[in-house]
Amino acid sequence: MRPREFEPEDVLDRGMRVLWARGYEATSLEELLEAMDLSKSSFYETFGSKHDFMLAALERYINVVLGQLGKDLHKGSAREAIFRTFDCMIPTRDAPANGCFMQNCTIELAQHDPEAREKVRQGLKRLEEGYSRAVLRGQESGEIAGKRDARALAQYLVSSLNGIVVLSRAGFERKKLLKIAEVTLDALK
Amino acid sequence: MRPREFEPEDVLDRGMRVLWARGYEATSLEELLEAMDLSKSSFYETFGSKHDFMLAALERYINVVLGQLGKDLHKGSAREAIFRTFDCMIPTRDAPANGCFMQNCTIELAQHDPEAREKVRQGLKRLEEGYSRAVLRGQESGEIAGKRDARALAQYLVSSLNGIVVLSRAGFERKKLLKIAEVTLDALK
DNA sequence: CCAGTTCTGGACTGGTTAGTCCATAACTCA
DNA sequence: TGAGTTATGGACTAACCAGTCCAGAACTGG
Repeated sequence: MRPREFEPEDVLDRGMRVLWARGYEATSLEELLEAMDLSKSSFYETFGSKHDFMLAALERYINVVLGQLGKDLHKGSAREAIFRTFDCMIPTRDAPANGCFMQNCTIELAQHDPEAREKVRQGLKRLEEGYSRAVLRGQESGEIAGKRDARALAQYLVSSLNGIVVLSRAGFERKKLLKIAEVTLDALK
Repeated sequence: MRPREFEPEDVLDRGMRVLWARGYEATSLEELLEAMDLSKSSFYETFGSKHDFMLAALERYINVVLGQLGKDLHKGSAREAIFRTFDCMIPTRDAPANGCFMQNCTIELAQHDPEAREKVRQGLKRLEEGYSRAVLRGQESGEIAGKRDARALAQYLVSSLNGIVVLSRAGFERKKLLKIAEVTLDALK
């Protein structure tokens, strides 16, 4: 058996970044293949179709990027950890504003693509659970007001993060976005 | 001179709704023409190109939809007025979740389309100014804590609104979104 | 009713799209 | 080394894309 000349995860990552930056519909297969350095045959053999590739990329994004975000939520003080999740989605001079791939998929696809919608919902649920645990941790330590529903606060945080990410795509400056994150976090106590 | 057989604003509205629901890239000219009940010639004669049409639709959305939002911000108590702007972007059973056309354009186009980005920035600025005035009004009446920067709070509200709209596109229930709006508003005082 | 103007439907184009298919190169294992 | 298997490159297709163009219909003003 002849071995593959590429790493599936590697090409998936590279293709994901293109969809992330340019959007699903706006990205042609040709652009995708060039970025992935892959032949058409290998692409279809490995991923099935452009649509299936997008779903695979979305799943990987949720597992890798949001998975990391979830892990980071357990380190240090709860408030600081939550702030860090906001901070890392806010672009810096070196890392330009790509926003959040899952959010892009939500806007572009979730409404008329049931499979994409389902993945997005799973991703949001996972994000919410991460925040929920962090909020509970903060309530135990007294950093966050204990009388409020942790679930509601977690959903508020998911929503707020999405808002900031939208504005980052619109070109808002880092400083303004950090200020918004501060106001958002202030609401917890 | 033979008169037009359509109202430019009317067909603009109808076409906008299609772009709003399905996205710019995903909508073919054919779909657009069918929804607008217009011939290709009339479309190109009136709007120039698909891209120019999108810009016109975006401008109209900002003027009409966001303009109305801005007006509503001046009625009644400041907090209630702000809450109403959130409420009216949250889908009901009768009005399904189309989100915000300007947000869709932000995600899909702002990054690589300078003209769309410019319009989006103008729209966001206008929204921010509306909220800023409402916040100042609320601070004068004591509904909103007076010590905080009205501009920062206004940007926080713009961001929060966008977050809620993203989640509405993901299919979040009205009840949950209203709860998030409440938590958001609580942060003002 | 007619001249002049403008709107409209539809044919047409050149380019691009996602996706298929196959001959052949490349590799493994015995 | 050679048989067997799999990956690969690239030609190919049919559909669709935005956009152009023009002949003729439809209307106005005189």
